[in-house]
Amino acid sequence: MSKENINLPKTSFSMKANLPVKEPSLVEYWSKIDLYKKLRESRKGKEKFVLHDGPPYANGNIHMGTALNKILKDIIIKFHQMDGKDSVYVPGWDCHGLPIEWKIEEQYKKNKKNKSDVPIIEFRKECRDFASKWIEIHKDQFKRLGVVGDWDNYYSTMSNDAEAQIVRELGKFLKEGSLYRGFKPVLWSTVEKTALADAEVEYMEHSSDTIYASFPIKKTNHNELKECEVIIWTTTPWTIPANKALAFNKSLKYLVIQIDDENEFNKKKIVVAKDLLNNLINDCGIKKFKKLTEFSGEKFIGTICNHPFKKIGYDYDIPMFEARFVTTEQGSGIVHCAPSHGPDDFNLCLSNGIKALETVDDDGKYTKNIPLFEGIHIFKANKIIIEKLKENKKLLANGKLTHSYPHSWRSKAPLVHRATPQWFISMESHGLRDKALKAIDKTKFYPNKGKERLRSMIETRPDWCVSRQRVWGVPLPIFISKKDGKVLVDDEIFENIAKIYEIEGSDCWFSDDSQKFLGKKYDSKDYEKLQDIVEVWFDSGSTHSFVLEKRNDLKWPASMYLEGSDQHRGWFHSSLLESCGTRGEAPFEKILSHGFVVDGKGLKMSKSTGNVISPDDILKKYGADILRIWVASSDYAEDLRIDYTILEQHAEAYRKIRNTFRYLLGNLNDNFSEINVEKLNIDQLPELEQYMLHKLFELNKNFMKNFESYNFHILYKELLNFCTVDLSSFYFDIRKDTLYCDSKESQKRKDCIMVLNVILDCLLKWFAPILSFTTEEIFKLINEKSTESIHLKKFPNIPENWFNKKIEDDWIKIINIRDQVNYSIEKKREEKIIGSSLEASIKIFVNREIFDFVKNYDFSEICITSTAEVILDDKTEDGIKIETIKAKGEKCNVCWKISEEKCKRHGHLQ
RNA sequence: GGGCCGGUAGCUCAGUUGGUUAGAGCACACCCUUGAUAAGGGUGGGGUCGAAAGUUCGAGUCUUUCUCGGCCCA
Repeated sequence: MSKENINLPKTSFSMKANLPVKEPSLVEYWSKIDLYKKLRESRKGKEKFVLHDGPPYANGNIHMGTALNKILKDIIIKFHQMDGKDSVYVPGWDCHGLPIEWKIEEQYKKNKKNKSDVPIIEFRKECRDFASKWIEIHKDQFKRLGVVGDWDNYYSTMSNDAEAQIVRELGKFLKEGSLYRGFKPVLWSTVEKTALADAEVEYMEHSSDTIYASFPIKKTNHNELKECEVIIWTTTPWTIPANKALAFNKSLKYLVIQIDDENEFNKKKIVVAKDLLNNLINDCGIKKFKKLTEFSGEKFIGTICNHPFKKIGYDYDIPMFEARFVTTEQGSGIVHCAPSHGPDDFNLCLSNGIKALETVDDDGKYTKNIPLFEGIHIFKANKIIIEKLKENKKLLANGKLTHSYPHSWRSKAPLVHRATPQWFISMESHGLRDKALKAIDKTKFYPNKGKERLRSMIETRPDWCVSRQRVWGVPLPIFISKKDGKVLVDDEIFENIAKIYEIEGSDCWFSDDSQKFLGKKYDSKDYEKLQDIVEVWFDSGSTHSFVLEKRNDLKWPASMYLEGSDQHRGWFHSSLLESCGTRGEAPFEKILSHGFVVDGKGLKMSKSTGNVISPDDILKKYGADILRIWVASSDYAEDLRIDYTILEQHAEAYRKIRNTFRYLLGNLNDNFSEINVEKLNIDQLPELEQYMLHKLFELNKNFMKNFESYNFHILYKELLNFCTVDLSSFYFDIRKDTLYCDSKESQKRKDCIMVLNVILDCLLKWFAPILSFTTEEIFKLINEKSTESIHLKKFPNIPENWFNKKIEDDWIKIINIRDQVNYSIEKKREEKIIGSSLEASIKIFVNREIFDFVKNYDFSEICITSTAEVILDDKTEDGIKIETIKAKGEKCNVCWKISEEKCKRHGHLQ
């Protein structure tokens, strides 16, 4: 008498997932059925949700941050798709820029090839090929993560269309007049021979030469300052020849001291800030001195000094100016200003009528504007300058200082500030800052704190430098009149250039004659063609114009931009400025930003720390669905921790979910039938089934709420809890008896099977955006002949009438009693009186009030015991008391319930 | 160095306007089951909320300082 007579679960859905092997075949399946095309067709004409892809840089293998970003995007896109929207995803790549250029140059160096021997067009072709190669690699890596998108029609910033549109966008700024030619010190790399964007700068420790140098006072209105020498301190001795002024702080106190040491400064009077005197005498080894005067910084007003190199060709006035940036943190309290080599210096001099000169050339060598030192490389100049200062008795001391200093992110070479002609978009001239701030107000941010972050950056940022002195990028479409130096602003020309780029790309700017672009309207002999390219943030900041606006399947503005929180200063920022400058509005409705991937302890991943985990490691060991669970269950508003302990936890959770599905499929024998939920007569169902439907209703409500606020970690947790708490340990456990031991004709069993179908359907759909692979595996299993996909489905529509407050309240009480029964059974189990709960007989003593409620329920079923008796007893403490004894009688061979009579259901089988 | 954000059980996360012994799932321990079986069930231990000080009748929840971490900037 046994297993043939009961309905045990049977399914071909394996317990072991084997995701690393199974997932790639599903990727192939999606490609074979052209899932993306089917997705579009299925939502034709529906409201669009456009998550505009922030283009990753087409260079190098993806890392955890990239994986997180793409998976999060895919999850959100799938959610909206299943919510009924036409959720379009066009992936893109950022292709221009220094890092790729650098890679090609590195290859040249390896092959002993000289870059200047290679025609620019050939060089650019190599850059293009390099980017193309990585796009293809990335594509496969992203697909492997389960990301679904229009992979065949991706966008790239190096396509002809993109380059053409970037020209049109720049034309708008030029025409408006907000794109102007400026002359400013920018951070310059003498190695790469280019200005660097903020994002391309790394701050690292660097050892600098320091000097205390003296500037003799030439003219002053105060007797006590006559014959004195002003002391400055700097970490860049090579900027001394470019010195044009000195800066002081009028609210500081200064001292005149006389040095009495026996050296070249013997009897000299020097000026220094009072608060820095001790520093100075320590650093300079001054042993004997006397304080002569103390005075307020205001007295410097009107002072003129001589250059320390006056006698060797630097015979010009060095005025002293008031500046707030002078502090007593370091140095002497007086700052030497070289307007060509520092933003503060530049601004201070500019507002006092001193212009910056070209003092250093592209290579880092002094120009002819620097007497005596022309042709010397600035990185070799410090020694020489120090020597010259010493010769001229203007060096008080010199030393070394290790401090944080800007370096190139590529070459790691130290950077310098160098005044060069650059092209800027003004934040003020046409109200760009104001427009951008207003656009931020209209944008919804997830999490909300992103709004403040972006706003404070826009509020304080300087004008946008959009020019770069490189070759791998879109050329700035600028002609300068040889006659008057004015910029040629003519829509016809911009459009002509754009049209040419659309056909042949922008390479021709460098190879072809200017006349090609100027047409018949202007003579190329009258114009100089600019050789600068556009900085890459302008490229990617323009994607909305050449992707969202140009493609019929998309819309402008995008529904959402989604990137890492660093993009508040990157892509969110540049896109906002570009769009506000050209269209007056943001190109996005919502911004979602996520934190960074850090290790299990919250530390950033780095090769040197050895805590790096790559997506590939995880795919090989666990599979993409585990990685997707990690994304969904983490709070992206903060940094996301990952290590193998954490992944192991999620893999465990995955097994629970998988087993929940396996139980459902097993009891349905892999025969899923879709239930028409609208026509369901739920009043006829057992209360437990009604309760489960109510649970589904509640879960669905929270699911939608958490989806709409993009709180996936809460959403996922509720799904997981439903599987473990409500299903596995409660509903499934109770209904095993019915499912296994009732006949297939039993109405109760049929009702349960119906509910299992509903649950399977709901869970499959709810989990699909997260567990893209596993849900598809199940979908294919229960729809063998279909070429459809779970991802084409919509979320379940749960009827309102499944909500039942009364049943919820009642079953909260019942579950509470069940808990008490379990506790009572556990006591007997500890005493080794019983083992399985079916060996128990329980008595529930309750007071009148509880009795009236409880008497209608079969607690032997609810608590999975052999018998249960409810007994009225008004003397019971707390109104309820449970008594458990070992069940008496014979065990039924079929349902394993123990009773003294024949089993009611299976009696004839005994 | 500056700005912003964050630090709740081993892990992932909840903790509404400050108010009863700080919650959930997972993990762990022990027990049961062997008809979801490299599964399932039950019970249980475990945080004083990064640290210190303060405001308050009362603070994980407010203030200050410190510390650790992340991002951005210099």
